[in-house]
Amino acid sequence: MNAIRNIPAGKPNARAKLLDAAIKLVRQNGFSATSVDQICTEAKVTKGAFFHHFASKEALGAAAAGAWTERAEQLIFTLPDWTRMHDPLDRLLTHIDFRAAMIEGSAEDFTCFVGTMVQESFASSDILRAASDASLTAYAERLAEDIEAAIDQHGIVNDIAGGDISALSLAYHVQAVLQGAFILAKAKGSPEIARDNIRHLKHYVSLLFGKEKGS
Amino acid sequence: MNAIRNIPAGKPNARAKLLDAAIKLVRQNGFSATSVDQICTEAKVTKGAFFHHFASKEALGAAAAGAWTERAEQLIFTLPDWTRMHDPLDRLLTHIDFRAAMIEGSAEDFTCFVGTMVQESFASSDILRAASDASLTAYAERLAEDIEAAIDQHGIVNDIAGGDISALSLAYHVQAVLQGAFILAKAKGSPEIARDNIRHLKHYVSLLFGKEKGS
DNA sequence: TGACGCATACCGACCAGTTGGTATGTTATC
DNA sequence: GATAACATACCAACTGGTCGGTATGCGTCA
Repeated sequence: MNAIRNIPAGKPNARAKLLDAAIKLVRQNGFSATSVDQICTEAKVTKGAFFHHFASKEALGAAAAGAWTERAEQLIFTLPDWTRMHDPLDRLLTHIDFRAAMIEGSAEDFTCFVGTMVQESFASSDILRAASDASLTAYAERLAEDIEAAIDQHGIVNDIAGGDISALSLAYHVQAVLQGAFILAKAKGSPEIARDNIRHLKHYVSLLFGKEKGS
Repeated sequence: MNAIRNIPAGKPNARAKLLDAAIKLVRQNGFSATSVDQICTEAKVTKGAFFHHFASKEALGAAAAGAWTERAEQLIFTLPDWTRMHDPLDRLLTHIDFRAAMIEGSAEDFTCFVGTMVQESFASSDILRAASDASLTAYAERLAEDIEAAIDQHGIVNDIAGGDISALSLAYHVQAVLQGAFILAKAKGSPEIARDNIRHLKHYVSLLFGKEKGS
C-alpha cells in the first residue's frame, strides 16, 4: 500500500541525506576541498552507501546540481505569494527585492551551490560544468518568462542604443549580478556589499522600464 | 650595485616563477584542486625551493594575491593609453569597454584569480580571504577615483530615489558584474555571455550619467 | 502460508596513489 | 665562511574508490 515507486520514498533516505550534506559542505569549502568522507560523516551515512547511490564524487556533484535546481525553483519561483502578482514587472522587481532579502547571515547559507562548483570544475570536468550550466540556465529561462511578459506589457523605455535588450539577456544579467555579489560578500565577510549591489541591479531594471520607484 | 632590495631582483627567480605558476593553475582548477607538486612542476622548480620561499601553500596563495593586484594595476590602470584621457567619464566608459575586450579565448585566461580563490577559501582560511579582499578592494578603490571625478564633473542624472549612489558602491558594482560574468562564461564554456553582461553594465552607467551613447 | 529467489540498501575494512610538509643535504653568492 | 637558494628523499595523513559481505523487503509459486 505504502510502497510508492522505484525510489523507496518514506523516510529520508541516504541518497537525499548525501545530496543535502554535499550542498552544505560544498557551499562552505568548495567541491574539491570537500572529501567524500566528510560528506558521509555529515550525512551520517557510510562510504558504502555513498558509492551505492553514486558512481563517483563527480556523479554526486552533478546530482546535487539537479537537486539544487529543484530547491531554487520551489523557494524562489513557486512558494512565495508574490509570485502570483498580476503585473509581470511588479513580479520582476519583487523578485529582485526577494533575492536581496535572502542575503543575510553567513555566506555559506545564501550563496549559490552551482556557482561555487562551476568555478572549480569548468576546466576539469565537463560533467560538472554542464550540470552547473543546466541549473543556471533553468533559473534564467524561468526568470526570462516574467521579463518577457513585462516587456510586452510595459515596453523598455531606455533601451540600449542600436541593440535591443532581450529578456533572456537581462535574466542572465540578474544572475551575474547575484553571483558577483556573492563573491564580494565572501571576500568582505559580510552580506552588506551584496545587498548594495542588488540595489544597483534594481535601479538598472527600474531605469530600463522607466519606473522611477518601486516599493 | 644592482642589488635592489630585500627581494633579489635580477633574473626571474624561483619565487616569481612559483607565483606565476600558481596564478595560472589556480585560475584553471581552483586553489585546493591545485597541488603544491603541480605548481612546482609548472614552475620547473623543486619542492625544496617552494618551501624555501613560502611557509605553506596558504602563504603562497596570499602572496599570489598580492602579485595579482600589481599585475592588474599595471595592465588595467597604468599601461593603456586611454587611462590618460582627460574626461573621467570617458575614462570610466572606456574602462568598461576595455574589460569587455579582455574577455576572449579560454576562461582560465580572462577570469579573476582572487575571485576564484576566495570562493573556496572564505570559510576555511582567513588569510586567503583577507588577501583576496585586499586585492578586490584595491581595484575598487582605484576605480572609484575615476567615478568620483566623473560624478563631480558631470553629476548623476538618474540617481537612486532616496539614497545617493556613492563612487565606491558603483565601483564594487562594476566588479560584481565582472565576477558574475566570469562565472556564467565558465558555465557556458563561452565568453560571449560575459561580454553581453558587460553591455548591460555599460548601459547602466550610461543611464546613470544621462549619456545616451558612448563609442 | 511460507519458503524461495532476487534486488535494493547499506556496511566498513581495505587499497594504491596523492597530499602538504619536513629533514638533510649541496651549491652558489656576497 | 656564512647565508641564501636551491635539491632530494622521505613521511604520516588523507584521497577517491573497491570489494566481500549482510539485512531487509517483495513478488511468486507451491
